[in-house]
Amino acid sequence: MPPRKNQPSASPAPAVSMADLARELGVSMTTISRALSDHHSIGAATKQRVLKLAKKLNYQPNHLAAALRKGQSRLLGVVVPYIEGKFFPSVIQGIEQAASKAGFSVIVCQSHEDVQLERRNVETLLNARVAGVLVSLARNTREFQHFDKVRSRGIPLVFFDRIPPGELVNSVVLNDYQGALQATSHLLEQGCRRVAHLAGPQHLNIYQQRRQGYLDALAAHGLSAPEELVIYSDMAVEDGAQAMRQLLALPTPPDGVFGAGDSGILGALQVLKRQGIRVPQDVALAGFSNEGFTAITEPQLTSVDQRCEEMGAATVRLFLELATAPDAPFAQRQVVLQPELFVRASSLHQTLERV
Amino acid sequence: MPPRKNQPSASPAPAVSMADLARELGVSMTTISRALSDHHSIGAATKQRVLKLAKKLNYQPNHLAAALRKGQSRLLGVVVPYIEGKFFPSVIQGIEQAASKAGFSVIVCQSHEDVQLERRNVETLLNARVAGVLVSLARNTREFQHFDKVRSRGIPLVFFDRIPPGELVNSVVLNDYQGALQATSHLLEQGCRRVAHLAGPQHLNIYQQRRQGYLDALAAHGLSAPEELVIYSDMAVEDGAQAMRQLLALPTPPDGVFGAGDSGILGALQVLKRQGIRVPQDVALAGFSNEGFTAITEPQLTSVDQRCEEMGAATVRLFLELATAPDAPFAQRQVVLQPELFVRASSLHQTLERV
DNA sequence: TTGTACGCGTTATCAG
DNA sequence: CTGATAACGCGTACAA
Repeated sequence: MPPRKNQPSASPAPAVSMADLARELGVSMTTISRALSDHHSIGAATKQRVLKLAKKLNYQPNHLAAALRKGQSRLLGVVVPYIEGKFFPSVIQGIEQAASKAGFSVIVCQSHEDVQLERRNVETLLNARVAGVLVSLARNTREFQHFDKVRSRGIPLVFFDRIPPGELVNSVVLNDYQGALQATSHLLEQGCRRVAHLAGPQHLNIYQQRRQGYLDALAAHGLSAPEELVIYSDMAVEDGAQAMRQLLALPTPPDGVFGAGDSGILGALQVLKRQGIRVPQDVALAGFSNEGFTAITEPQLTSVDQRCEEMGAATVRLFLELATAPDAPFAQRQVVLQPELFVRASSLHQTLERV
Repeated sequence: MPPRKNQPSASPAPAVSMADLARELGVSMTTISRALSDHHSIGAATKQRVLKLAKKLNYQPNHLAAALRKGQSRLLGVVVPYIEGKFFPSVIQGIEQAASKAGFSVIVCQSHEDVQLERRNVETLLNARVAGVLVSLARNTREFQHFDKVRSRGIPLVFFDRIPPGELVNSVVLNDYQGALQATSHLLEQGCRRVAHLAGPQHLNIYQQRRQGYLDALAAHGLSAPEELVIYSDMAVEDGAQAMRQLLALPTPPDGVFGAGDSGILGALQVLKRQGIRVPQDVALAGFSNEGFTAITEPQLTSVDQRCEEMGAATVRLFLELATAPDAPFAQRQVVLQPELFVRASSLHQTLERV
């Protein structure tokens, strides 16, 4: 018995192509193509015949070939810093939904907060001839040449949430300023008189905006923010804890804290509870992002919701506009979403005081 | 008025192709191709010349064309029920990392727990000529014909976590039984004598396994589980709360609870605290999934970690094996990952009693 | 309304 | 070792 190395037992199973349909029906491929793409120059009868056979043979278009021909695919490239936590998965969720509704699939790449990787991701997407590139910048991205290639190939480029500062780009962002303004105002209206701020890295525009919203809310209430009440960090849990300790060591500690991120506020909360300081009676808290855990802590945390799904949907909508608009490269559009403040126990002075 | 450098529509900026390199160097495209793909039949000198020019002109290969020619792309299709929460993002994270290391990009599709959508997703991926399909089933998927097309095209198909029951498929799963066994044994070793179980829907194999692990752990300690100590639900937070109330109403309430999911255990914890019952002194708790919030609750929750990233990595590894193995369609491989118990305060009797 | 022929960028086969 | 040539599947001027 001869040893069989290449056994053909599993038929390589051919995908049925337009040529197959053409041969079967005795017409040209052009006719097939027109019937399938609903072209106007086609007889109604012929069209029906083609469509019928296509269904019968379960014809599936080869997107690759079409993409090669037309120079681009029905793929949307997305670059995000990471996909853990709540924010980016939710945004991607929104992107995915809107994209698939418009007939696009989505490729997701992570930059892991690394410009190098971000650069490579963009290359990868261009090589895949994506129809559009949707980006949220890595934390340490300071120069943006790698995106010029995208634009110069005429591929729609939309930034969301983390956008290049001061650049004229297509972008979808949350009104971080407004969110911070709301949150801080809320704290003041609850009776806080010394509100501190846990600020994030100021080279990221979102953290700039949040800080400014905080400052302006104070100003609107006739208050100014002493230097020592604004503490800068990367907003991790431990950063927030550290910041809170620092604030408590002040001659006059704050009676309210607005954090530019929920993790930082969580750290602050832990420190406060550990030291027996009551929340919200002694110190009220409000954060940013409306992370899942804000509804789990005790007390639950007031936070600004970022409308994640909507941001994703808006990003895709903007892409679609650019993809169809003839002057796409010239019009740089900005979309600004309004945040929503979720008020929970950590900032409700009166209510909790009654308990 | 600044000079405008970026005028994409004016200069649609063609990507440089192999033909360009060939023309420039006065050699044939074949030579270019060989130089770039590190073929053996190529002069070292020629190769260097080609590579140098490629760098200089910033040549980027057109994956689409290569894919068309070879019949498949360097894309990996992933179908998951959803991408919210912790589990699937983490698994995708693992997939992404392993995939990109092997030179593959990832397309993520969501089935939204709907077979119809799952079917369409699979079609989409096949149309994109992906190199492999990685699937975690929708909750209500009971028949699996749509996956036959994948196999019959000779495309590697790997299921992870949610796999078809009783089918012979390539799969990567967690040893849920082992995890439940560990968690329950741990509670018993901490001194619990009446351990209850919050069980999940029993038509899902993972919840069956977890229940069985619980039962066997009891048996191994010479205990049997009274009917009333096992409560079935969908394991949402409120389900867990309801179940806990039910358990507390028993003539002899439990002194430990193992939940088949962290959300359920969270609900239980909230009820216990509200009723002034101490955790872990009066009732010890252990959950499953090691969700992010387990480190945030007070006390922190003991939980079984599902090795999410590793599951993703293992899934890709299995795909790579199948992609290279000649007998791929015939060998159906199963990979079983060992879970890891993260012990936290909610189950540490002695330690906390000292405090 | 339909068919012919070519090109998208790459790889595989065969000749030299 | 190198080169010419033919596919891969589809879209689209151009001709009929």
